[in-house]
This record gives sequence, structure tokens and C-alpha cells, in this order.
Amino acid sequence: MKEETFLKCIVDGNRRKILRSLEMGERCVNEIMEVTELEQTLVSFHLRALRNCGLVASRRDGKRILYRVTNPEILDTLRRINTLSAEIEQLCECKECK
Amino acid sequence: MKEETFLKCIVDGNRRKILRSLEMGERCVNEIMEVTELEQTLVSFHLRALRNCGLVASRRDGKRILYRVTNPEILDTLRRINTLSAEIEQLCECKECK
DNA sequence: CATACATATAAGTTGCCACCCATATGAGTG
DNA sequence: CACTCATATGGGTGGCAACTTATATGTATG
Repeated sequence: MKEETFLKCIVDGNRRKILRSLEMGERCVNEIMEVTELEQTLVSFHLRALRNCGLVASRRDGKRILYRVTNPEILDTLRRINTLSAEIEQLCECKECK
Repeated sequence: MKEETFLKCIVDGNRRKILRSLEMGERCVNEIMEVTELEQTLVSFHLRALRNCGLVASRRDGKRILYRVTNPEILDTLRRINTLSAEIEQLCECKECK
């Protein structure tokens, strides 16, 4: 996968929400819906994108389909980005950041 | 700055190109143009965005304006994203990644 | 102060992406 | 096999963001 693909995938806030909802392990779509407070179709839509990018994987368990993050580093990277953003805010001189 | 702002800023390939062109230190717009092979207006356009986000800063030196990355961690993070993307590619089962 | 060089800004166009709505698939259960 | 629960898919739409073209600002230099 190219860097570009990865970034396009995580630039969306709902997709990051979904990724973070999988921090503790596998979850089915219904659980993800509850945690993220997103509509079912929207969750499926984003899960598909995340899956196509290789960020999540799924397996069936009876009626349900369980999703998981493929690589713990993905969440690490999100955390790092979060920290870095906060650090940059300190330096930034634009209006939004004041 | 919010995570979202940071990600929106670096999701663009040309902006990442510009950031990486500043890896070795300060550069003026003209140099950035040469290294990145981007039009002048486009470079200025993106520099403005990067500046508004606090990712780069500038100072005047005679006729020229020199730009620099505000925080070396920004480039570290780009490197990390690059590595991670490559790792994910190994796991990914979609067509694009094969 | 007129001209050239370096960079910035503004307006207009286009393409893409997230979202919504409606509907389909697919597995379990009686 | 009908029905329901869980999830996926497809078409349509609006908004935003990157790019282009044209022009403005600002600094040095003769």
C-alpha cells in the first residue's frame, strides 16, 4: 500500500473513530455502531474502506461479523499523530490555534 | 491544532513532497519549486496551508523567503507512516496490493 | 523611481468523497 | 421454507479541496 492510500483512509474522522473503537479487540458492526454513534450503513461503508486498505480484517461468528485492527502499530501511529498535533498547536501562530 | 487539521494537511501528496524537501533545512520557494517540480503558485498555495497549520514557518532573507519545518517530529511521523504503509501492504488482501 | 525578480493572493473550474436512502445478501431459527 | 436479525451494496447528491490562470505585493537594483 502506498502512504497516500493509508493517509486518505485515516483522514476521515469517522474512520479513526471506528479504528479506535477496536482498540480493545474484536467487535461486531452493531457494537461499533453503538460506540461510535454512527448509522449502520455508514459504519459498513467505512469498514469496507478500512478493509480495502488492509487496516482492519474480519471474520464471521454466527450471525455477526467481527472486525479487528490488523496491526497494533496503526493505533500507535494515531496516538503519535494526536500528540504531535497538540505539540504543533503550541508553536502555531494562526488564529484558529489561539 | 486538532489531529484532523494535521491529517488534512499532510494527506496531500504535494504537501508531503514540500515538507520532505525541507528535510535538510531552510529553503526558499524557488528551491522548493525545483526540488518538487511544482509550479510557483502551487508551491505558494501549499506553503500557505502548511503555514496556517503550523507545520512550516518562514523568514525573509533579502528578496527571498526561507521556509523551514517547525518540528523535526513532523518528518519522523511521515517516515513512520511510510514504513507502516509498507508493512500493511504485506497483510492486505485487496487487489491493489497484489 | 522604474524595472525586474521573488513570492503571494484571488477567482473560477473540476473531480472526488462522505453521506443518505433504498434495497440486497446472508446466516440463523422456528 | 418463511421470517428475522446482522450486515453489505448501489445510486444519487452536495460540498469541499486541489489546481489553473491571472494579477497583486513587496524588495532590491540600476
